[in-house]
Amino acid sequence: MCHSSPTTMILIVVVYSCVKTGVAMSEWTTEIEAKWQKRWYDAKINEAERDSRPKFMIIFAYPGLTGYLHVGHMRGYTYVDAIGRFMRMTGHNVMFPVGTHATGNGAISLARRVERGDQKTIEYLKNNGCTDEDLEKLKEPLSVVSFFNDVYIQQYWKRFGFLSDWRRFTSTVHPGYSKFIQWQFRKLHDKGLLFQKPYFAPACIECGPVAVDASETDLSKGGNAETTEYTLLKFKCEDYSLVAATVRPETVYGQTNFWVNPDVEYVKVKINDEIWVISPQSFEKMKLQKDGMELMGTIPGRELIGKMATAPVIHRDIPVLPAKFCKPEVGTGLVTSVPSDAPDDWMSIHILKNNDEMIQEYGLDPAMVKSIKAIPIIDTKGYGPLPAAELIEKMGITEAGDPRLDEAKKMIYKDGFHTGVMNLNCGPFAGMKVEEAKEKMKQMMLESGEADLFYDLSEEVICRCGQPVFIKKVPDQWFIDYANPEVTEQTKEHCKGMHILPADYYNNVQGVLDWFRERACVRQGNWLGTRFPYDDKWIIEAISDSTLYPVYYIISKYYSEGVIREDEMTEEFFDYVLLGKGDIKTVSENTKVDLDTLHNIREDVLYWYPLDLNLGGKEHMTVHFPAFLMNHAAILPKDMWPRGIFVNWYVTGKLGKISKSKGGAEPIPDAAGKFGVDSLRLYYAHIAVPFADVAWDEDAIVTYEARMERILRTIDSLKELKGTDLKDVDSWLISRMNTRIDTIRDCMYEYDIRGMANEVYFEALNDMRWYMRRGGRNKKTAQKALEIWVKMMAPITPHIAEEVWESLGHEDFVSIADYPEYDENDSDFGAEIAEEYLESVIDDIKEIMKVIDNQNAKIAEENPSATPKKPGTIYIYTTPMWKMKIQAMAKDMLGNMRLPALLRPAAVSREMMRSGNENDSILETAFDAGKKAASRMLAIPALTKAVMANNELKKRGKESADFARKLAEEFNKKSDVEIAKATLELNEYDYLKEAESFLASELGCDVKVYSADDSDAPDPQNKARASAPKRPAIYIDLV
RNA sequence: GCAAGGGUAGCCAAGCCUGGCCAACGGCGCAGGACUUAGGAUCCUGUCCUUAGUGGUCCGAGGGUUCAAAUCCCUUCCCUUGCACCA
Repeated sequence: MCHSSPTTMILIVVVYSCVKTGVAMSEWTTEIEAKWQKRWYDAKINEAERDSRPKFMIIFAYPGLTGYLHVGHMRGYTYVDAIGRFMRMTGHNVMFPVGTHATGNGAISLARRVERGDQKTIEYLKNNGCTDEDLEKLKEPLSVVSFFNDVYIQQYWKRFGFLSDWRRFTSTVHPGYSKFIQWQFRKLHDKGLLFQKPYFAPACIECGPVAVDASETDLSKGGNAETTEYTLLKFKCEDYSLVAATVRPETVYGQTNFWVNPDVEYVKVKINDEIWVISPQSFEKMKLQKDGMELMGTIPGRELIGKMATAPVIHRDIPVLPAKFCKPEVGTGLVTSVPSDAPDDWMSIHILKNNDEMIQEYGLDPAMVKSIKAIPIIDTKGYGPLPAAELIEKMGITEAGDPRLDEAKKMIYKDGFHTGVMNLNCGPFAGMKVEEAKEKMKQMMLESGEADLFYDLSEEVICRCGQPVFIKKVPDQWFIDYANPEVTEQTKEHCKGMHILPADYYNNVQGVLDWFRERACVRQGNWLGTRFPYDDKWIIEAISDSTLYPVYYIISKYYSEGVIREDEMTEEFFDYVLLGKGDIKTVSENTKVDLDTLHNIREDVLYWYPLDLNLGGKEHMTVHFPAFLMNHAAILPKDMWPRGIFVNWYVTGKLGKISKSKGGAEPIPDAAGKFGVDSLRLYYAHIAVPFADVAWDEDAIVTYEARMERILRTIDSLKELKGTDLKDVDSWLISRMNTRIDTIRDCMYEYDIRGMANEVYFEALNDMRWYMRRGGRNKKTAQKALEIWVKMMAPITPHIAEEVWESLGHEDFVSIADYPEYDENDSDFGAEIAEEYLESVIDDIKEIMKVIDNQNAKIAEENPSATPKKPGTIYIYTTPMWKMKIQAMAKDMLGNMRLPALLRPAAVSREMMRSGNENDSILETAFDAGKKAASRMLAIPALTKAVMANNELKKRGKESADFARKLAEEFNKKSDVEIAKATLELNEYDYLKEAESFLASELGCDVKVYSADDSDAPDPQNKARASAPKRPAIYIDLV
């Protein structure tokens, strides 16, 4: 409890008398958390060693080490621990290892920020509990790694009571891990899955390669920039080429003129045997992408104006005209003009045509200028032949500098790209879709030498060091070939048999794998990680070194316990233990690893692998998971490919995603102390399905905390029961719990933690309370139910479960007890139906009472002095025998008629729709059969006939027939033979009679139960007539 | 742009795959009552409209399939998320 006043303290003393006295909830939980964690770890129940049990290996995708984690991260981790605990309790030998991903520049960047005393960073670290002493250490990247490794383990995972095997902990910068990664890359290389080709990547002039992404770990500005590919178009003009950059190469057929900014001093650059004219800014960038560029001199833009240049593809001479919208920092600072589809071009021509002064100033031929006419080239849906002109008019733009021109440009580009078709002016491309023509025309021009390519960032990007970031050519970049068709196919096929959650992702992963293509896998520069085995200058990139690693957890134990050293972890070593390659004696001689160890590791690998479940956040769906799957498929034998993937969504802040670097949520240890770990675990498990984001809301956690308290109080009350009588409600409770066990096991088979939590912490709690409310007082029943319940809780709220378990007199851990199992003998469907029946009777009575209240209110409105009528005695009349008889007949007739699902008309017609073949004869037959069967279901005449054949019932005439019809209708709506049977077996009169006093206390007035067959029963309003099976008639006598 | 997900009563959130015990689990909030000196504690009850336990309307909007639709199909509006050298 976060707000414990002195009085609440007193209450708690009373409430927790059986568990713990004298402390507030949060103090109490903190105390028991530490206590049980110590006991678990001392007893090593978390440690995983090979044995004869079936194994279960589960991990979460290890977190990147870039600082403190926040409460959101614990969501997925908690799922993993809870699933692991459940599996452990259902007879599995569970391995749940953890690690951290330190590859990358997160630690480096953090260390640098600490070193230079960055205020925001220091503040953030201190808010998370970092001391001044710690800060000193954090100036060195590897210390950052070890510092946070410790924080993650001690403050997060152990704090949450995870039964992780700590001996297996590894970090990606551990030497043993590096050895493993190098082995992995040698295997990829052997399989021909590594290759080199030039690559264009963002790089700082000073620091080398940097990552441009929104989190801006490498950057001080421009994290949202995107790489744009420009097609460079060369326009022959005298002895040089004017080079324009465009993102719309498909528009070359519409070129009418060329734009030059008169105020820019352009440069002449020699490249191969051509001379290009471009802006100086673009030259700086281009140098990084093209070899052998040489500055020859400069040329003022003004000087170019009025010349003629030969446009590519169309080979027409077009005039060079002045335009101020050509910015030297964008593209090449030179622009080709396509007024049909480019609003800027249209506007500038329009203005120039009407500005004689300007024409004169630049010495242009007025006739030539005025003769320029836009050439329609693309038919775009919703536009005429000249989209630019059309949109400008529609938007009412009249000036060259109008910012809406940009908006117009984007609109036309977007619409043109998706809906446009090249028209007859476009030579061989006429009739082709823009999407297609764009690529084809670009290729054509590249081949003919009329065009080239140039990459640029969409906005200014500045490195952390202050230098600009440009796109730089990396000539010998290594890639992993994830597009490899064979591996892709194998992986896709394997996924079909995997347990992938959510189901959407199960389907989508097929598409993701198709889409997954070559991926740059090494980088240079400031970076922690493993050296690339084939070339030391490269370091393996962060996604690529975290794909096969789960298998390394099996080995990491031997490494961290010093049984093997990194120099012994050779290619031969891994080949043997992971692939079974080679002869154990030879391997032992060569590696110096002793035979036993080699044998043990190999056996461990065979035992533990494949991985049963890999859980990760949704960001992994298109990044980590496909790589994880494909590396397994590429390197390991088929029987070691993973079995399951679980994708979880996020915990967001109220204003958006909680960010690791920006903070926004309270530190994990603080939350744990404030609410209690088990309350938090329950919160994660139950707040929503794992496949939806939830907003972090402390109020919500408080309610889960309150629920835990309520459960504890209920447990205390149950423990106090001393009775020996057995009532109906006793077998009801046991049966109920038994049903819950069944449901929970079904849930957990699908890793449905929320479903499980709902049963245990909500439904079962209601059962316990109902039991006591109904007068259940039996000590044995209570004890049995309690033991089941506490075991049920152990996966999600283990600390409290242990504490209660101990208070029940157990000396072992509930964490390794057997999870409750469904027991046929405990099942009492009749008892469950009976209690349901009782509840529905109460509901009906309350419904009537509500109506009475409403009526009283109405009367009071009209006549304030009237005395409101109050329920005096409630009369209940249970169904007469003859109706039961009809019910029995209906059950017999209809019970066996339940259609198999496939024959139901709706199912069949849906099948027909899906197959798209309405003539499918099999389906048609099924459809007919379904129809026929359905008509049989509505067997009203049949039932009526049967009823009338019975003399006794026939005597009642219409009354019997009416009831038969009603019943048949009812049955057709919701026929369940089991329920019908149980209903018939229930003696309603006896049952309600016994519950009379309970009903009276529930409803607050006298209750009298009669049978409708009892002719002596008082029935002033003749209600008894209306009674039916499971629906007794009710009369409330008002006083 | 590409790919995916979602819109459910005041709010949060189940259900949807496998149509029918769905006026729609549960929680919060709110209202009333009980217990109390008091309560932000706890326990009961209620919480779409109407109504002696019935009926009506309802699951973003509009169509359709079906004996039957929150659930299946189509159209449409709105929102969210991921997108590669970033972990």
